[in-house]
Amino acid sequence: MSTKALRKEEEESLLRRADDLCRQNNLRLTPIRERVYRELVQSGGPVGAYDLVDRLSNEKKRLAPVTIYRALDFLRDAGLVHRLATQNSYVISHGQPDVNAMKIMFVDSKTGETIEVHSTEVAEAVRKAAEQAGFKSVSPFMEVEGEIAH
Amino acid sequence: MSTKALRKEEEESLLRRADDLCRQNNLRLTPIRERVYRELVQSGGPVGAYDLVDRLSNEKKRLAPVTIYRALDFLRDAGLVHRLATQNSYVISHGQPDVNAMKIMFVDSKTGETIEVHSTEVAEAVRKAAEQAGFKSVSPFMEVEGEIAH
DNA sequence: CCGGTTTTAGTACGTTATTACGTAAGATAG
DNA sequence: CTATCTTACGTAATAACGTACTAAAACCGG
Repeated sequence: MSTKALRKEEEESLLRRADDLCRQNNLRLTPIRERVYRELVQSGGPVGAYDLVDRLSNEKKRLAPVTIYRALDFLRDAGLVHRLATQNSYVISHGQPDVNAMKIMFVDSKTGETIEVHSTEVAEAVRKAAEQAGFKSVSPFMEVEGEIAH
Repeated sequence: MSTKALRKEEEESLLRRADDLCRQNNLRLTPIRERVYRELVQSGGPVGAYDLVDRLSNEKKRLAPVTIYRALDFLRDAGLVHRLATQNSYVISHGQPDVNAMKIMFVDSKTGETIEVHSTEVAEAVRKAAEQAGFKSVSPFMEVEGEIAH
């Protein structure tokens, strides 16, 4: 089976999962929202909001930035997409919602490539550090810059 | 001793430390750079670049954003200041440079307050997770959003 | 003092994100 | 069905954040 086919299957799987998630939570995955999500899935990595504007626009219709930002806000609230603050870009959230794990997004400082890893060990260590510092209810998501080992 | 006096002492201590660090590394803590650093110290928390522009400007002279950004770049390179990507703001770096520790900046999602914690345990757990994912030379700095336990 | 480097300065510009306001489409109660 | 309420989308303008480029002044080693 070709890589392309694999990605196509994975793509559809992600879209079905997103659809199910929205249905279960009474959220509406409208055409624009789905197109934004699909574009992020297909890109295979982080994409900037204005880049999404370009990709989802055509000669007939040019989308406004705010349209994209609204879709991104929705997808983020639904937990389908993460914002990479260090990159000013957006990327799909892989992985099933494991409440106890920290979702670490490793970001290659040079290429911008990302790899998402879930770790309960990191979650536990961070929770402990937070407790010492008087912090609570820590976000289950963090970004770490580094370099892909090629 | 009053809180104010304590902070004043701490302030001077941080400035001396910054001064020493620059002297030792042949870096020049010029007036603008020192004013930016001092402002960050006095604020006691993260401050945006344009906020710094306002605070360090007066009727006679209005600084350009680029002036502040240059000073911030210098201070960041020197390790005296961190950029909080999630907040688009800048905050002084506490603590001594322990190579093995992860510098975690806990950011209160509501107030923007920050607490810096160094943890070798988190560093180790992250390093392990990175290794699994094929990552290396991970940044010793990360941001975690949460809430201060009051 | 000279010549190279670093620092400051200023304008303009590019990129990212939000606000404000109006309209349309969908759900819901009467 | 229709009046109403909510949610989503369209449009325009603007705010907020950051950089490129150019030029002049300050610093420093020889």
